[in-house]
Amino acid sequence: MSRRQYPFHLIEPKWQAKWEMEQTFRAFNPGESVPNGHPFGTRHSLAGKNPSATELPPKFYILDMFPYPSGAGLHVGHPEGYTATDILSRYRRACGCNVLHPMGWDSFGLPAEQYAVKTGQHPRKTTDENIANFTRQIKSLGFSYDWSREVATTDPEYFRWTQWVFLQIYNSWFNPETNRAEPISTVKHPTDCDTDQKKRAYRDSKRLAFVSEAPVNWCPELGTVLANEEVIDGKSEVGGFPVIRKPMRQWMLRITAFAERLLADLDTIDWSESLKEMQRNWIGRSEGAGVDFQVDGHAAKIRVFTTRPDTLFGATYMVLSPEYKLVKELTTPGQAAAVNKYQEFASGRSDLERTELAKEKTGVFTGAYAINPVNGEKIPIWIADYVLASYGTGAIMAVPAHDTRDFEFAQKFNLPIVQVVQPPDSKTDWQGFVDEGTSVNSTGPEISITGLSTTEAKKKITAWLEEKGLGKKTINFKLRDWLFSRQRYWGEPFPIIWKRDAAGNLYHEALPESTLPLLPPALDDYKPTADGQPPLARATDWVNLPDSSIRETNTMPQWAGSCWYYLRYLDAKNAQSFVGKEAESYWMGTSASPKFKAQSSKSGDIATAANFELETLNFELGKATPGVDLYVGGTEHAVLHLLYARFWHKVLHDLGHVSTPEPFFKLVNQGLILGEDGQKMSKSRGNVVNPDDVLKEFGADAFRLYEMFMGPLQDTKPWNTRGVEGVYRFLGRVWRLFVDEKAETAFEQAETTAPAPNAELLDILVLNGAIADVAASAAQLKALHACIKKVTEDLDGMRFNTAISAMMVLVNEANTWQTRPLSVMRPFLQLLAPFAPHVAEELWSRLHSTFGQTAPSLTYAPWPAFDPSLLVESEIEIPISVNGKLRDLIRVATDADNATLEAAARSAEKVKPYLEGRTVKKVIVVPRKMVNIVVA
RNA sequence: GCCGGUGUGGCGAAAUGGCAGACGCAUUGGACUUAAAAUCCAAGGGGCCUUUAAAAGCCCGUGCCGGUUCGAGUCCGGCCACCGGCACCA
Repeated sequence: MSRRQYPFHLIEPKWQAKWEMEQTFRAFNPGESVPNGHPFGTRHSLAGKNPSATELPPKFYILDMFPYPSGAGLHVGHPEGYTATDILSRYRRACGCNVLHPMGWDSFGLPAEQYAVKTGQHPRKTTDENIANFTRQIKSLGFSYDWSREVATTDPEYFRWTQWVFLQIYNSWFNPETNRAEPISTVKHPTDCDTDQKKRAYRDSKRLAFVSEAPVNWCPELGTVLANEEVIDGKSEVGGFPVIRKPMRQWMLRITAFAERLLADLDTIDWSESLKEMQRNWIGRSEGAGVDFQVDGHAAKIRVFTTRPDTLFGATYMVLSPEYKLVKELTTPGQAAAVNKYQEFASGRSDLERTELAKEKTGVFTGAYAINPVNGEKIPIWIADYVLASYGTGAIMAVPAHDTRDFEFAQKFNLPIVQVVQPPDSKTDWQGFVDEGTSVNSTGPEISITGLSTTEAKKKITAWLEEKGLGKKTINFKLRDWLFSRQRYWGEPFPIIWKRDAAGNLYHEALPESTLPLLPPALDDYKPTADGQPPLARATDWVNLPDSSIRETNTMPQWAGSCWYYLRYLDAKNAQSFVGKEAESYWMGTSASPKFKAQSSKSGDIATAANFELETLNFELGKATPGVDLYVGGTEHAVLHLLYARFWHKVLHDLGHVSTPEPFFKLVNQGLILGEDGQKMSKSRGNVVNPDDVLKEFGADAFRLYEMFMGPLQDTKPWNTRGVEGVYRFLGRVWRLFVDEKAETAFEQAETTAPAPNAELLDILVLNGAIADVAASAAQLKALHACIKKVTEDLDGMRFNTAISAMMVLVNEANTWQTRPLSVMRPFLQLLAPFAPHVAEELWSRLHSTFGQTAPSLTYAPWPAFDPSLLVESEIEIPISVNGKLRDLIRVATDADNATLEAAARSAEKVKPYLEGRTVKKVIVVPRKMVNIVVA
């Protein structure tokens, strides 16, 4: 494809400059002044005013997941979601919403720091350069972001508030009685907390941000600990380096306290089922019973968690995790050496080894025995690393007959296997049968559940355990507390200092809010110290304070900044607060503006633009959209970012800082874009498509259009350059519908001789003579209104690909028209505008100047309405089938009744032969659709 | 192993239970051109029958098997394949 279809290289920069100068896409907060001449003010009669929340039109908050500005720049996957949200933003503006559509940078992160370690260049410099490049690329695509709200997580004015939010969490606890986060000051100390030190220790143990000395995922290669979520198959998610378990003092956030709410509230939000499932699995709620086992000859009891209390009679041994507290105490002298050795072996094993060697069970007998509470039998106590210290109580009762893992273990170590569940199908082997069935061999001196179904048995035995004080119904979660500290330089420092009390014990204290932001110190060397201290520990001047207290040297993980950025956008410049109350309640709240309510109560029979607008908004209002109305991003954040952000939001909600319990009302995952070879794009495969190259050859409008035309947004689909050419040709056809061919030739000649690209040359172009301010024919109106209907409905349903095909249909038809009425071509440009805004703006302005008008703002021009009456056909073609097989097509009046249709069908030329000599058993007539004749 | 999703032309894909394949790509033919590019027009799931050729006609066809229905790509049951997630969570 050598010839340029239309001068996008002049048009696109021209309109991008215009939008930037005019601040076309600026969203106005309640109370903000709407400048005279701003098209938003003109559209909504708010020019020169300071509208309150109730005077502003209804809000629509449409958000992209902000990117990490990597050195590699954008790939074609980024703009897929961005294009979809941009189209919807422009559509919503046209519909009359106050649209908030911001962009920013998740700019803390490892690559800049690793580069700093290698070269000594400050990560801020790398980060700023990458942000500049990303900004250039994103702006070249013509997205309608309100850049006045841009944020970067690395900006001290931003992370000042990240630190502030951390302090909110730090200064809170979870009150189980109210099921909410509350200020730490409301904690009631137990009576034995009689000293200040004890009170402080108690308070600190309750905080939502707390310090824990637990084994953590340590990655030697990265020199940092990682959250469970960041470890994949025993390797670091970033870089794929081995991860080992190591006990360290770390900051944790008590996300587990919110597990139940994080799970339950999934039902209140409009996310894909698969995404919700991923979160549900991650939270991993399971119901069962905690059961106490007495240890033979000891005072100690061991509590286990089981989801199958009905199999208690089949518990033939018990397993503790190697790290279990009582192991040492219980182990008999004869087994001490073996147990010790095993504990060492297990602690040295990385998660990777644990996973890879999972098939082969290992373990050691402690020499101790427990008493099975249901039948008083002595069962051996083992330790094995297939039992995890961090789940449940770190101890299990083993029921080898009905648990796959226990079965394997029992077989390997020759432990007894006793059947206690009978499978419903008698042919099924009971050994290793883990599903529900009927209890057998389950009768003890005090309790029997033999003969009961699994469900009944569970109920009965749990009740018995509770009554005897031997156990109780328990709910467990897979979700662990969030390991929140990292040994890195390029992250938010904790606003925390450490002091010693009179007894010499270390304790932590928050810095006052007024001292924020706490900036990281300058360093020459960004590596962790040799003894494993974080890089910040190198800055001794910074670490050691005059009063001999010392600073926390860990930094926050990258997720911290992305946990609340969508709130900062609401009021990005606020220096007093992380977000202003009024801005928060307007953009995140659910209350519709009274102005809107007044409007929507008006009635109207004729479908006008204004009426249509109200209908769409009514529809939206009916769905109540608390929080972000639409959030679009990749699936890779299904359990990390999206779970953490929900957690922070709930804390902020409990503390009264935000209006809604959930941050993101509707969420859509865009699908992956594969390379042209159908493989995942990657540098090593050499199949990466760079948007810059595509833009240079085809322009931003074609690029945007192609990304949407490829297929449904949510689907994974391969890139195809030929496909770009196809939509590019479509834009060329649109161009030629509007532009005079001779003038275009002249323009092209002028262009080839021009020394540099010159947008003024566009003035050579004149409008195509076929465009005239004349009445449109019925067929033309019908074509237009069918297109309006389809595009509008498809935009509401986010079916961008079919909306584009509808516009192609219209353009193909318009190509055959001798005259192209203004009243058809003008609304068409409005339909095209969200998809291909640059070319639409250019043609829109030409259309108006040619017909002697000042062009109103295309961005804020009311979305065209379709008139259903124009779509009504007087005659339609309907299929006639005999015995379900299509035999003929007949033309009938649209409103033909059943009798007429049946008669017409029976006498249809190609139907008759099938009816001859047969009896008609039945005739199904669906008016306006089809007729089916059933014959014997 | 568990959970979720997807299977439709050569390719990307469309189809409130009612004409399968809209729209686009690639392909083929034609117009324009000295020629090419670009553009415009047209053809197009597979098979059979007949024919100089075409049209018309008939049969088959939405991963596989079965069911519901006058009618199934669409709904139900059972399989298969691929993609994504989780995975010793008791």
